[in-house]
Amino acid sequence: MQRMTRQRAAVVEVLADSEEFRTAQELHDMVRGQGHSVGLATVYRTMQAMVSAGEVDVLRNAEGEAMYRRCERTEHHHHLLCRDCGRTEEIDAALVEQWAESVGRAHRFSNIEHTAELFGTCADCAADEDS
Amino acid sequence: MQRMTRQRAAVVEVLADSEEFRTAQELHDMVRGQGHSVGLATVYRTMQAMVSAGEVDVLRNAEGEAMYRRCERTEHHHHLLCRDCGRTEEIDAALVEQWAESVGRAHRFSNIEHTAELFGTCADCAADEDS
DNA sequence: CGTCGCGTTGACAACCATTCTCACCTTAGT
DNA sequence: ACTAAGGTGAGAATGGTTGTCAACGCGACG
Repeated sequence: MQRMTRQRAAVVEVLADSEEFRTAQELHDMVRGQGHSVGLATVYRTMQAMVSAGEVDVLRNAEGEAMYRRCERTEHHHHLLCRDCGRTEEIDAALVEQWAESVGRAHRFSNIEHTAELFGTCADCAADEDS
Repeated sequence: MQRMTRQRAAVVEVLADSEEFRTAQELHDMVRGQGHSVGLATVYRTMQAMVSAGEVDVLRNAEGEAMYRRCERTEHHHHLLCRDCGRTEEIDAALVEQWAESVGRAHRFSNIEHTAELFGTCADCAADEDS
């Protein structure tokens, strides 16, 4: 049974308000910034639960830290992140899915999974750099 | 200046003999298993150097640990890993490169980088599971 | 409403990959 | 060989993440 606790509600709310991928530590800070008191371990536990429930996406940044984000669409999709401001665009890429499948088949691998993320500099940040 | 030391040679050799992606710790064990004495920190340092020299590929496994591998081709490419035996196939995917570029352009992101790895069960391991 | 069972929590320790420190060692150029 | 500068190792430090366990609080049920 999954209970709705004060802490979980606080974490979910912060996550819902955030457009971008956040580390567990950032979420923790944000929750505390809103006056709630929530333990770091609880943030991690909540994220694990939501990830395995498919309600949240995880990805690892270049340093290997886990980052979480509540996505609009629940189906499988990919992301395009701005490496400066963290802005995130969701991308569905039937092309990549097909590619993964066909490459797997060509090498006689079964049960194919894949990761694919894009990183770049968004138009706004590129403009800022010029100035 | 880059010097060739006993330790570095040992690490490079082990890496050359290995077809699969290995964590720094695994490489360390393998080197010591061959009778050489090399510090773990040195393995990490050597890997960093080789990665930034483009001689070695890194990727992060699901747990976020860095894994290293010496690849045949030096150009940018992707991998298909067997999640059971670790076997690795190199894949060049012009398709994915184009996809990354065009998606980036469509969202007006510049300086696009991407990650894309495939995981599956190879034919041999699939056969083993049946038995 | 009150009780009770069990999922949940939090403070803190434990873990573990990775990096840093720093005194000592080795390579490479001459 | 001589020496400067890069390289090394043991261990400590770092930092993200997970485990521990007693105390807590949802919510089902009466």
